[in-house]
Amino acid sequence: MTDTTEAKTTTDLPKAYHPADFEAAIYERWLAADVFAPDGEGSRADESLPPFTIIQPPPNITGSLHIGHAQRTTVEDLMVRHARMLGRPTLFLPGLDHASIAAQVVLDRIIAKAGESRASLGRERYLERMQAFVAETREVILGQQRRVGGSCDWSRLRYTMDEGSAKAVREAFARLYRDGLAYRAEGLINWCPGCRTSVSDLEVIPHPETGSLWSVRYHLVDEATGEPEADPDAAITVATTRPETILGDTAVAVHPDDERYTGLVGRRVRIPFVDRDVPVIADPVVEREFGTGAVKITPGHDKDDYETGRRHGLAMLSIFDDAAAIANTGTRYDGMDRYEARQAILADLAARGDLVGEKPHELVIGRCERSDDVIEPRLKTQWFIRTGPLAAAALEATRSGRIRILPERFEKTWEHWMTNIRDWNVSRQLWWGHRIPAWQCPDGHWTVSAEPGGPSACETCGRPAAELSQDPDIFDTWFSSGLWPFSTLGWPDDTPDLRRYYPTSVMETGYDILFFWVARMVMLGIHLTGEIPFHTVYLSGLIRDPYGAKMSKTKGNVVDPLGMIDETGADAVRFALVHGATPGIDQRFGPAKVENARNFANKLWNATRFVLGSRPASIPPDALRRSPDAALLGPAERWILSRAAAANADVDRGMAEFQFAEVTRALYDGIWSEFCDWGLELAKVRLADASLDDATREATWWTLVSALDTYLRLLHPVMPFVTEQLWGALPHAADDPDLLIVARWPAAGERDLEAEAEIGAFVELVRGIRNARAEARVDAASWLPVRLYVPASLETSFGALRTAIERLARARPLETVADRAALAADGGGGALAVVAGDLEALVMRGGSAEVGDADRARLEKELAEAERYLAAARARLANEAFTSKAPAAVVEGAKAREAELADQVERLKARLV
RNA sequence: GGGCGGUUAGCUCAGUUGGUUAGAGCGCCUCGCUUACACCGAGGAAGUCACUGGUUCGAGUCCAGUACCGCCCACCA
Repeated sequence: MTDTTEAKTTTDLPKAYHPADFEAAIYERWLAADVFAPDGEGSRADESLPPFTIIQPPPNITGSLHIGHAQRTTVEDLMVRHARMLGRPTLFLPGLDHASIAAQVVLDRIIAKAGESRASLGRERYLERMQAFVAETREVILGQQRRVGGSCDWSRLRYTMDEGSAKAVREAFARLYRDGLAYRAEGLINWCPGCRTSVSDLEVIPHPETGSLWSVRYHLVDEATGEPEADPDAAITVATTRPETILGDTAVAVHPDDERYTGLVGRRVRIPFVDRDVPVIADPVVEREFGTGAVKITPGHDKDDYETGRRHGLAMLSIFDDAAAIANTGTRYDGMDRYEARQAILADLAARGDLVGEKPHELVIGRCERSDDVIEPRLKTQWFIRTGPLAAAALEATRSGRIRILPERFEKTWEHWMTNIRDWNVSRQLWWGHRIPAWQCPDGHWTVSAEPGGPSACETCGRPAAELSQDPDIFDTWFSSGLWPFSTLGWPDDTPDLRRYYPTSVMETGYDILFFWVARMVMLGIHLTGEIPFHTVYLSGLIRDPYGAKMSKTKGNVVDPLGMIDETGADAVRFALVHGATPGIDQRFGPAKVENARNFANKLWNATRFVLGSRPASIPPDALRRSPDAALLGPAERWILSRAAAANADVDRGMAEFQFAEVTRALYDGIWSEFCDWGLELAKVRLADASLDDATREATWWTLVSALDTYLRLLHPVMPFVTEQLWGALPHAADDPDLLIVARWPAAGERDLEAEAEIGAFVELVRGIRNARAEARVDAASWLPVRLYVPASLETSFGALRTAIERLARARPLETVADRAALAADGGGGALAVVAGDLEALVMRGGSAEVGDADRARLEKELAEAERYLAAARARLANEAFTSKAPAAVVEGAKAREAELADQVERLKARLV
């Protein structure tokens, strides 16, 4: 019997799935074949199709990547691979971000260990150290991207500090300046005393903390003498959380309708220590119920006071230096740190008897995102980007639907932020970054120039270049990032890449940088290029640790993707990251999910090994893949192909809707629960059936190959390595390329609903029999005789499946009976009754004289359940409102359901007699 | 102070436009080394879909409100 069914027993595949053995080699093959670049030799792109472009969000070159980056890369890469398989010219452009402030914070820490500092090294040597540092991290990061499997076009790798970016930055700023959208002005900016630079509003992180609210008495000035009133009680008491800013006070404000103070508005009070007389003003921002109802105004060091000061034309004083120590007040506090000064001032106020009270107070303190220092609002002359017109255009883009944000709910936060946006301070007093291309002449005129060498003369007074000096400041790192989608394609030059790949297709990133980055790209992109930078913004959720905590290096809960990849393979990590992810919603991530994904890859590996090993000897090993002969297919084969088509359709839908978790779910279930659990098990019997002719067995085998081929193609975007490896061992069709990565995406075939219904019925039968046996404690290995009633509608397919059913249900001999009555008549004894849809069976246990208690309990449970559902179905149908109002199809379905349940109840009752 | 998200099995999460009996992975229980796979196979237990009310023939799904958790934005010093 083995002559005709002799199968190839060895395959090219090792027995065990060891991703570490082949992943690196696969990546090398892709590189060698030049398939990543859209214009690469092996790309097989169909130039008539629209290009698909993803410009990768450039990771910071501050160190190594974490699992969140791996998720980013995976999601981008799966979209890219899908598009590539569709034949679209596909560009996945990788890059790196110089991360100005973040990089400086990291480098500062590193050099501090060697006893060095920014100041000790000086600008030039510091920047040399930085170059050396990023040269190292750059290689680490790029290596990680490859391990994850990113199919990036490495020939187009870009860096936000490369010459192309530098040119784009200069040009962008010059144009914004020319268009009146960049201006230099004094404003209240956020100063980080640790980083010694200004930072944007977004980089200030509010921290709720418990502080104190002090009450301080300011004495009224006697306008006649110009000295404080003799009566020490002739005073106004203000409430403050920051006594040290008293030195910068230029007014006291009360609410205009506050009767307690109406008589004092217009009077002056003397500020302690600096002996400055300032007015009492009325302004509705003051909350009468808060504190004493009177508030000291420090326009130079408080955001609210700054606005108040502008409304009232108050003087604005700066009392801190770069380190946030008191300076230029002419008091003994000069040189003291702000908190030291606070204590000294409080003590001195108390000594004077002007410290009236102190109580604990909950307040929100802004801290630096990078260094955690308390941010000091401070007056400084800086460059700003006028965001009003830019934001208006950005809003138009999302409102009109030209740019789509996913998940959609983020459009609301986008709206809110864009409509309340403030001008963007882009000056940074840092060293690592793009120098602002602005020059000042000795007369104070500014000239902005996009020329690499700077302007030739002051554009206002014509002084020569030699007399001009460049602004020492650099740009906010997000300024160069904001140009990323087009600076990477060659802008400001009119390059072929820019024309072909811009606007880009999808911008995938974390929702946490929607404002930092996405907003700026949209605003700058529309203004500078006249086009939107991308059509779709896809916002991923953040990866958290298994306990829901945000991963951070300081917490030590950062997952290193390489460690995980070493253990389970890149495919498993990728699959796990995609499988558990819902767009815009954070995901907890731990080893359990990766192990599950690894098991799935292992399953696929072994299924493929089985298929390869079961090739009928009549098919030569090097045969080209061909479709199975439809005329020779049995119900199982038709079912296998139909289910692959169903998975194909599900995957297509998931891809189209950016529901990538749905894609993995469809493939996991399709491959494991359907193809492996039933498809292969049913096929085994036919493949081994010596009574069948070669052509029939070949058709079965080609069915398996065909379905597997489809599944591997569909799975490739998520699990590129193992699918490439397995696909390489499968027979290829004549027009297939060597590599799966550039093979064509499958077109979902027709479903065969008849076959699906037939196999569904027999699957239910097998499950019923297995369940009955297990509940009755039948030895799992034993074969028991089964009598089966098959309705006429299933007779044909039963003929084809008989042997498989025997095997799967361990039913031997399997004997059919003419009608149900015959089955009933044979009942009794120790037989186990099974009612499965229209099929009904009796498992003969032999020997036992009565139905066992366990078996009786099983049937009773089934009956009770069926009766419950039947009652519910009848109740629904008895409801006149339901039958008259529900759609006809739903009512029909309910009627059919009722009939089915009624029949089932009848038959179960018969079994229990 | 606004806005958003979450609340579904012991744990982590799906659940598309409201429509038969709410699913998966992990974990748990019982069997099984049946010639692809023990990283496996077969069977099983387990959920008042946070709570209250409403709309509807019908609600995990829509509406209103409540509670708790989390996030974003915000000029009560």
